[in-house]
Amino acid sequence: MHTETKDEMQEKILDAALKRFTHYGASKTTMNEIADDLHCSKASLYYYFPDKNAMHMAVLERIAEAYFQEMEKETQQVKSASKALNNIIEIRRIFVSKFCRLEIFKILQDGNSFFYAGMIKAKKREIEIHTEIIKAGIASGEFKVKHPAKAAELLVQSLMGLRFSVPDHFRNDADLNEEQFAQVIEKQKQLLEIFIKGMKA
Amino acid sequence: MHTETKDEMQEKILDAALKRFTHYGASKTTMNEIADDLHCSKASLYYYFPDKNAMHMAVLERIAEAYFQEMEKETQQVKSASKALNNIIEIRRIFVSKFCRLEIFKILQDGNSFFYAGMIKAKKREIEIHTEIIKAGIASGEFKVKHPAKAAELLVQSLMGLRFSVPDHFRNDADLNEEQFAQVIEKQKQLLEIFIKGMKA
DNA sequence: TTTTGACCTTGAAACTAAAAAAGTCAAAAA
DNA sequence: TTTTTGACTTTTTTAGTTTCAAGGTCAAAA
Repeated sequence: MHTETKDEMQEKILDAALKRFTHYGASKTTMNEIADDLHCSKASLYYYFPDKNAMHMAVLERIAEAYFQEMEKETQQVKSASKALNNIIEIRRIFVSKFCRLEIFKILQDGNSFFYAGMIKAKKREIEIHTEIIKAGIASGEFKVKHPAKAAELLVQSLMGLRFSVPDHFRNDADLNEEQFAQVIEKQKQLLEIFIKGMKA
Repeated sequence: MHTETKDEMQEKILDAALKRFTHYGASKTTMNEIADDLHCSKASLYYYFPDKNAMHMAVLERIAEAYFQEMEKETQQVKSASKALNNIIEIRRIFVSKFCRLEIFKILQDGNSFFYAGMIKAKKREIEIHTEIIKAGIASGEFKVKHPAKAAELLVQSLMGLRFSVPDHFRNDADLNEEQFAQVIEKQKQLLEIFIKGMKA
């Protein structure tokens, strides 16, 4: 490894880890495999990250950051709030289809409180983004909503819930195939449409 | 057992089974326990039901029938479609809080196709009931919807999905505590409100 | 300061034995 | 003839154990 800074090496490790994760799933990837990919020893990995979990979290935070940044770009200069909300669904669709293979929920081993806290935070941020858009919609006269934050929370939760209720499996931990995923997206768009009508009234 | 007909005895078995299920959960109930409650032998149970699974299904079908009948009563003589949809949420709330302890989803052992088919059927029936109410709402001029069946499907799936997306656990198989359950119901009512507004537009 | 081989520790499969529950049946009872 | 049952076999679950790969540590080397 001929990197200049500690940070650079951490980034390289995260790159290698993410590559493995998206190909084979995070739970099937070992520290040795990542080390081998980088032509370094496993012990080196532990010089940059305290443990496997911290590395997993770093990978997750990185992709989450890209996700939210793309979303927040959408909240800047909103021409139409309706359009912005639709775009958000599309952003989420692309994000999920890109990273679904890393089996994010298999990492959540028994009450990992860091992961849990991170998910809560992500949820909040997603709702905040929706709140901003709805507020913009109110400002432009597009929507008539009393409590934008409440409406945003409800919208996000309703859209998210469809991921579990639309597919006909009753083992809700299983992940979705292409067709099921497409159906969920379609239903999300339909719900958003009627939800928007509801916010206009 | 001094019952007159085979049917009566089957009913008694179903009564005893349901009692056990709601107290201790279906997965924790053995055929011997049910037999003991009835002061009969386990072999007798097998005279009336081919196997444990068939008995489970019979119990499920019975409570499902009561559930749907109460719902269908709501579709008769609808004064206000909005009110009817709200009442349905209340019916479901009471039903779930009454039967949540029987741990219905632990029965679904690996690909039980009968259970699966039953759930699909129940889902359809629930959507049909909502379709009827929405159609009534259209007839009375309360709603303006092009495809009542599609709207009903979307509404039911959206409401159902909240059960998974509102609680902050990410192990979505766990069942809900009192507070989480109350939050889900509250969110369902909020969503219904805005969904109704959307159908009026 | 960074890297590493050698080493230790842990946790999750893979097996196993024992226990419990499911399911069967010929004979008895009604 | 229909229903019930005790005694039985088979299947599933559970608890305990072994084993091994993967996680994690450290003193020495680069």
